[in-house]
Amino acid sequence: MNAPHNDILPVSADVVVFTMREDCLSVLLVPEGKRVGHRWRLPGGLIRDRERLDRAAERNLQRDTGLSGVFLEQLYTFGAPDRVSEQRVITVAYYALVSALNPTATKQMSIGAARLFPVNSLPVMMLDHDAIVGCAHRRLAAKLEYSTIALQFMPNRFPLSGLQRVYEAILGTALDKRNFRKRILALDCLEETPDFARNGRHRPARLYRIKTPGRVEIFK
Amino acid sequence: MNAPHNDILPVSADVVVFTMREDCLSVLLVPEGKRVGHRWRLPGGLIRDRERLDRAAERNLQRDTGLSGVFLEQLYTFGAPDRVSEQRVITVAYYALVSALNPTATKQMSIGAARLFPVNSLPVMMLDHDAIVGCAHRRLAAKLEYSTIALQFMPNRFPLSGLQRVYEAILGTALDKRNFRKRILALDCLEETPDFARNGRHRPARLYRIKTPGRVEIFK
DNA sequence: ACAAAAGTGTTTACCTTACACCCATGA
DNA sequence: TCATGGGTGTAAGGTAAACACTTTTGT
Repeated sequence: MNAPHNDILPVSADVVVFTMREDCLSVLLVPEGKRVGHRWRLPGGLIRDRERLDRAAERNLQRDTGLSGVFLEQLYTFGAPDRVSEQRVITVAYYALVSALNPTATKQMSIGAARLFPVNSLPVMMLDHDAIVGCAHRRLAAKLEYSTIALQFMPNRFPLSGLQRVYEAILGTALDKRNFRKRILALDCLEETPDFARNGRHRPARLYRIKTPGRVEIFK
Repeated sequence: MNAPHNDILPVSADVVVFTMREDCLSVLLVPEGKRVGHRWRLPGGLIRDRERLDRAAERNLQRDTGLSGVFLEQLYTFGAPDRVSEQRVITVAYYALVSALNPTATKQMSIGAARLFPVNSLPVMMLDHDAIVGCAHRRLAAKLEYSTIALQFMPNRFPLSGLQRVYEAILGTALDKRNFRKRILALDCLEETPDFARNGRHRPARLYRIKTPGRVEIFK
């Protein structure tokens, strides 16, 4: 058996921050170093002695990206010892969802060195962070089927076609407009607002609002 | 910020071992101490320096209960700092499924101090181990709906009614016999054997075999 | 007028549920 | 012969999928 001092390990809480940018599911990454040609990594860092895991994720996310108050859920714990050649780190991975047009979040995100990358063209990343992003993406896609988690990406008021583009970006497939609207409205989690989005040279879109914002419903 | 030496922590891998005993979903626990009136705990222990998480779970499970070679899957990572008053431990929880009539497992389990408890009448347990068992039970019940995970509880050959009792024990509800059989056979993961179980004073039951043992199929 | 996205129903196929009686055996 | 669990089919309801045209606006 190993000596006791070998049985304490550095544990980090890292966060896969998803948001929508230009109808593309994107991930927020921070540079690993300051030189050109550096790799990128997930925001996150070591868990402190008496700190809750989710608090550690929040704190490190805030430090690395300025983000706070976002939807956060534990994903999986990664700990293959070959993750680092020098020193093994166990990573408790979380994922976060950020509303596309959240001005607070946008301002926070634009402060530091963090950058958004489309999930389909990620840069070279530290360690197994690419595998963590893939795992988070699969979890997110699975949750679309049986929860209202996608609403976390939406601003206060939005057209149904916007929500449909979120679903399509995450799933990577096109959806039927009529069936999508029926399905979403049947969940009874949205309500009409009196307002319309008048964007381009086409019919304005009815804006909807989430009935209970902040609550992610699980069904089935 | 804390000093670096505060940012390394003991991490344990603990395992919720489920098995069926007398048509009852049961959990394998080990005594926390040797005195009467002791609490019980999940089998598990500290992760070593360069050890894979799942290997640590396997190793500690084997040490505490003698079990090895079982179905093992990561559940969740628990780490509220109030879990221990003295020293905080992060627990990467796993769950394992053991075939009821597995003679090797039965022999292994009967060696040590580990004991089986029905999931509905658990003893007083260490720390938050009761919450971990509850979490594992919910995960297991959810997985019944979209995977063949329940087959992990079955011996080489078994009647369909035996599998139905497993489903009913995990879900805590009675199921319709005809619908259950249709649904399971439609999965196309079982095949008839030529043999029958002649138990009591009633018609013998056809025995079935898993087409691809060891493989848990995810559908939908 | 036309380009561009919004909005709207019906039909079909499939899957899920409810439900009751006969069969084979051991005692 | 009887008690016990094994084994079987159908009808109804609900959910999911396919599918095309009209509306409203800006240019």
